Amino acid sequence: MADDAAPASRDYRETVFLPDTPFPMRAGLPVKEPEILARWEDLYARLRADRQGRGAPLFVLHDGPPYANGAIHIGHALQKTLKDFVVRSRFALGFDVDYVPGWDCHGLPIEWKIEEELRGQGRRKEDVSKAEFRERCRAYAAQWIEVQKAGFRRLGVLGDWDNRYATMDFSSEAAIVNEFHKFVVSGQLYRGSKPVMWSPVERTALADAEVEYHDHFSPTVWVKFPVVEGPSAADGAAVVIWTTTPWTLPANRAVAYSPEIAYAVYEVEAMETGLDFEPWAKAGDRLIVADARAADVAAGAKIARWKRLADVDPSGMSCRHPLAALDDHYGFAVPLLSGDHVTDDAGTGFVHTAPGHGVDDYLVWLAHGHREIPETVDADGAYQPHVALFAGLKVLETEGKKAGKFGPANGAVMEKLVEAGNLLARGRLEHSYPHSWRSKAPVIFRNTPQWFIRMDAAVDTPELKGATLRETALKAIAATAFYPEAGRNRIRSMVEGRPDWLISRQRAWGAPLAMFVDRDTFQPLVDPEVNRRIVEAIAARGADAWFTEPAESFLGGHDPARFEKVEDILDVWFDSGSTHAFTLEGRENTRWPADLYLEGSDQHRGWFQSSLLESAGTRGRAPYDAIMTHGFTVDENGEKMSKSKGNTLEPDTVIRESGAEILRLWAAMVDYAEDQKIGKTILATTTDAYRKLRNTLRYLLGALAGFSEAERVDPADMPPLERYILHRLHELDGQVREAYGRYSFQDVARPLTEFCQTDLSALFFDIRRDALYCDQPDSLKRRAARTVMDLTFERLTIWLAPLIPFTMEEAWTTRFPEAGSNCLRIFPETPAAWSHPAEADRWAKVQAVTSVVMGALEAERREKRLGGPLEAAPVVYIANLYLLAAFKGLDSAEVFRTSQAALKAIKSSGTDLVFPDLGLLPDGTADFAASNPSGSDLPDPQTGARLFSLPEVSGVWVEVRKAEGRKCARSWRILPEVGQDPRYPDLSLRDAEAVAAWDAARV
RNA sequence: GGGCCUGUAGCUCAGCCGGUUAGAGCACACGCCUGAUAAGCGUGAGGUCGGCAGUUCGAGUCUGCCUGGGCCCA
Repeated sequence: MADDAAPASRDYRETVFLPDTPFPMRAGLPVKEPEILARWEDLYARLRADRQGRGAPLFVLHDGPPYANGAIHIGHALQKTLKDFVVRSRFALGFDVDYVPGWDCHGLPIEWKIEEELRGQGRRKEDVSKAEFRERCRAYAAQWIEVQKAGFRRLGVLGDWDNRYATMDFSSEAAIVNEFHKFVVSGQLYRGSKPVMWSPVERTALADAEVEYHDHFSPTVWVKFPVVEGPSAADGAAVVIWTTTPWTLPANRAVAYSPEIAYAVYEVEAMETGLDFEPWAKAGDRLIVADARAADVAAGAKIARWKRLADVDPSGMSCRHPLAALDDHYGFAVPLLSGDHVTDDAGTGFVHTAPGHGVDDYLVWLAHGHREIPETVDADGAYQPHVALFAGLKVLETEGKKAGKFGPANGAVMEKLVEAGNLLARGRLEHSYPHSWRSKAPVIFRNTPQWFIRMDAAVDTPELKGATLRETALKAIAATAFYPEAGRNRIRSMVEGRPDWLISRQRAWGAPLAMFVDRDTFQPLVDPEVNRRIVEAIAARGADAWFTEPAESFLGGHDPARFEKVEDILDVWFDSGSTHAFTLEGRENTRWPADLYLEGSDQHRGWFQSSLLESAGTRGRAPYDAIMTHGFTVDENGEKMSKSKGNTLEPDTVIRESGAEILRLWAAMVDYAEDQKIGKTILATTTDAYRKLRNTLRYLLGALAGFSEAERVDPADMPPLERYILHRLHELDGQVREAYGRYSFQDVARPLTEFCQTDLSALFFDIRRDALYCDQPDSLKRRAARTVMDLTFERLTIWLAPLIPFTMEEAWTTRFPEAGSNCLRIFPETPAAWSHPAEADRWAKVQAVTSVVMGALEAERREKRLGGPLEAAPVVYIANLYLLAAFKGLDSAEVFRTSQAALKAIKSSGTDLVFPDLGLLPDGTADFAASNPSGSDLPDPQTGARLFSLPEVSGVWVEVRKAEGRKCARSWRILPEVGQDPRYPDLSLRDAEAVAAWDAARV
C-alpha cells in the first residue's frame, strides 16, 4: 500500500469527467461574425413566417431614416443596435415583428455634393438640366444606401433589408405628395412670407445648420427717424436707431422699443471741435434715445454736450421714414412697436425693424397685426425694381473676384441718408456674422414667399373635428408613452411654442409641392381629379414627372393660363414625417400606427415632431403609440466627438478589432437614455464582461457534454443548491421579460452578468465541480446539477440572444448543430414551481457563514499554514440557530469547498450570545442543532485553538484545522477513508466506486 | 442667452417614500489553484456621492446658487 510520500500508482485523469467542448475560450469575433451572418441570411423572413404561422401578435417598430450621405458613425451604430435589441427581444417574447429599415434621401446636403461634383468637372449647375441634376442626386443617395445598409447588417441588425424604404422611391414620392395634398384640401396650407438666411452668391436659402459664424467688418450707422406723432415732449425730435446693415433701411417699416427701458429727449448743445470732418448733428437737434445709451450715442455722433429735456414713452408714437423726403416711395408712417427682443446693452435702445430682413423684426411685425412683408431684394441680393433710389444695386458682389465682398448698396443708402439729413453718425464694427458654410460668403436675411401649414386654425375634417393642428398634436403627445418619460415634456414644450410649419424650399432635389396656384389670388387649386393625376404620374415616373411634364397633362379642363405650377420642393422634414404613410400603410403584415418610434433625443424637434404634425394634420393622431429616445455618444471624458478634436471612434474600427458583439454589449450595458461614453478603456472593460459571459457559456457546454434526457431529474428530487439555481432562473425570467418589455436592456445585461459571476461561477460551478468531475454518471447530485445546467443553458442562450446574438448562436449551435438558429427560439416558460424563496433565504445565510470560513482560510493561507482549501477541515461554531439551520440538508464541506468540515452549535459566546426563541425556528432546527453536538461552548483559546470571526456575521467562529487522512489521487480531497478500498488504495470510497464502474465499462 | 437633461469607486451601474458604517459586477493589488488555464476561486484596497449654501434631529436622496458635460434653440 502506498504511503503519503509515494506517487499515485495510476494517473486517474482519464477517469475524470472534465469539461469537454469545442466552443473556444477566445471568440475570434471579427472572423466568426461574418460566418454567422452568412448562415442567418434570410433569418428575418423565416422569423416572420414562423411567428405568423403561430398566429403571434404583431409588433411594429417603424424605422427613422438616416440620411443617405456618408458612412455610418458610432451614433448610427448605437441606434440601429438599440433597434435590433427591440426587434430581437420582441421576436424572443413571441411577437411577429415588423421592421423595415429606411433612408432619407432628398435635401440640400446631397445637392451640394452634386454641385461639387459638377464643379470638379468644370460644369456649372445651370449647365445641367434639372432632370439630370436630380438623377445624379438619386444615384448618389442610392450608393450610400447600399454602403450604410452593409454597415448596419454587419452589426447583426435584423430587418426587411430587401424591401427597405427610401423617401426617393417613386412610390414614396407619390405618397408624400398625396399627404401634402391632404393639407391643401383641408385648408391647412397657406402662402406667407418669412425672412430666411439667404446666400446671394449661391442664390439659395440656407438652413441654420448650413451657416457658420465668422468675424466680419460691417458699417454702422446711427439714423434719425423724425417723429410725426407722439407726446408733446417729442415734438420736433427724432428717434435714433443704430444698425450694422444700412442696406436694410429701404425695407424699414417700424422701430421697436422695450417698455422696460427708460427713454428721453436730448437736445444737442455743443458738438466736439477740431474734427477732421463735419459732423452731421448740430446744436439744437433733438434726439430720442434710451437713457442707458445716451452717453454712447453722444460719443458716436461727436456730441460734446447735450441736455436731457424730458422722459418719452414711445408707446403709440410714429415717425417718418428717414428717406421720405427724397421719394414718396418712403412716404409711409413708421410706427413704434413694443418688442421683447429690444435691449439697452447696445445701439440706442431702439431697433430698426425691417420685417423682410430679420426674424425678430418679422415676429414683432406680425405680433402687431401686420401681415404684408415687403420684398426688397431679389435672389441675387439686388434691390428689386420697385425699390426707389436703389433699384438694381447689390448688397454683396456675387460674381468674379469680389464675390462675397460688399456691393454698392450700403454706401448708396448712407449717401441718401446724408442727403435726406437723417444720418446722425457712422462707423465700423467687427462682429460675429453668419456666413455660408460652402462659399464662405456672408449671408443676408431675405424675405421670400413661402408655403406654411397652419398650427392654430380650426380644421374641419373628420379626423381633426374642428380642433387645430397644435391642439391635436398636444393631445397626441398626452396619449403617447415615452421612454424615458422626460421626452414628453421636451416635445410638448416645442409643439406648444413652435411657429407655423414652413414646408417650401426653393431647391431641386426633393418631393414637390405638387399643386397649382391661381396666379391672381395665390389660392391653391383644389380638385381631386387633378391631384389624382399628379400622384399617379409621380408614382409611375417619380417626382421628375411633375417638373418635366406640361401643366396641361395634370390640369384637365382648368385653364393653364390662370394656374401656375408650383415648383418649390417640400422641406425634407415633410418627407420624413410621411414615412409612416408609405411604410405602415398599404403593406402586408404590418399595422398603423406603429408600436414604437426609436431615435436620438434630438429628434424631438425632428422626426418625432414632423411625423406627429404630419399625422395629426391628416389622421388626427400620432403615427406611434410610444417613443423611445437615446442620448448621444461622447468620448471617455464625456465630451462631444469631433474630427477636429480627434476623439472620434469609428464603428468599423471596433468591429475590425473586437467584433460587433463588443459594440452591442457596450450598448446593452450603458444607460442609453443619457449620453453614453465610449473609448479605449470602456471597450476594454466591455471585452472583459464579454469574456465572463462567454466563459460561463463555455463551462456550461463543457459540463453538459453528453447530457441526455435519461439523466434528467425532477426539481422535486434535487438537492438544495439546484433548487436555489432554479429559483434564481425563475426570478430572472420575470426580470428579463419585464426589462425587455420596457426596453431597459441594462436591466437584462446587468442581472444576467451578475448571475453568471455570482451564482453560477462562484457558487454553483465551484461547488459542483467535484460532483461533475468525479461522481459516477448516475449519481443523483451530478444528474441534478446537469439538469439545472441544461435548463440554465436553455434560458441564458435566448435571454441574451437579443443583445449578443452572435455568441449565443455560436453556443446554441455548438450544442445543437441540427436545431436551427437560436434566434428563432422564444423565451421558454419557467414553471412557477421553481420559485423557492426559502432557498434564496437559506443560501444568503449559508453565504454569510461561508464568508467567515473564507476569511479564516485566507488568514491561515497568509500565515503559510495552508495552501488550497482542500487541505482544510474548518470547524464552524455557530451561536445563531437561524444560520445553523440554513445548513440543514447540506454537506458543509461541500459548501465550503474543503475536504472536511464540522458545524457545532454552541449556546454561549460570552457577550455574543445569539440564541433566539426556539419557537420561531424552522421545524427540525432544534434536532438539527442537537445532531451537531460536541461542545456547547467555544473552545478555550488556551488550548491553542485560533478562532476567526467577522464583525458583520455575528455568532459565527471558525477554527481551521488541517484535513486528516490522505489525499485522494482522483478527487484530491483529503479524507481518512482513502485507502479503505483495497482495489484502489489511493482513492476515496466514492472515487473508488466511480473508477471501478469506469473500468468495468472499459472492458 | 433660453429650454430640457446630466455629473455616485479606474469603468459600467444600483441606491425605493430623506433614516445604521453608500452597494454590485468588472478592472486593480495580493494570494490560492493548475482537471474551465490568455481560465477558475479567495482576500483586499479604492468614494469629502461635481462644488457651495439652505431646509431637517438626520441629505447621495429635498430646495437654491455655482461649475463641468450633452441635446435643442437663439
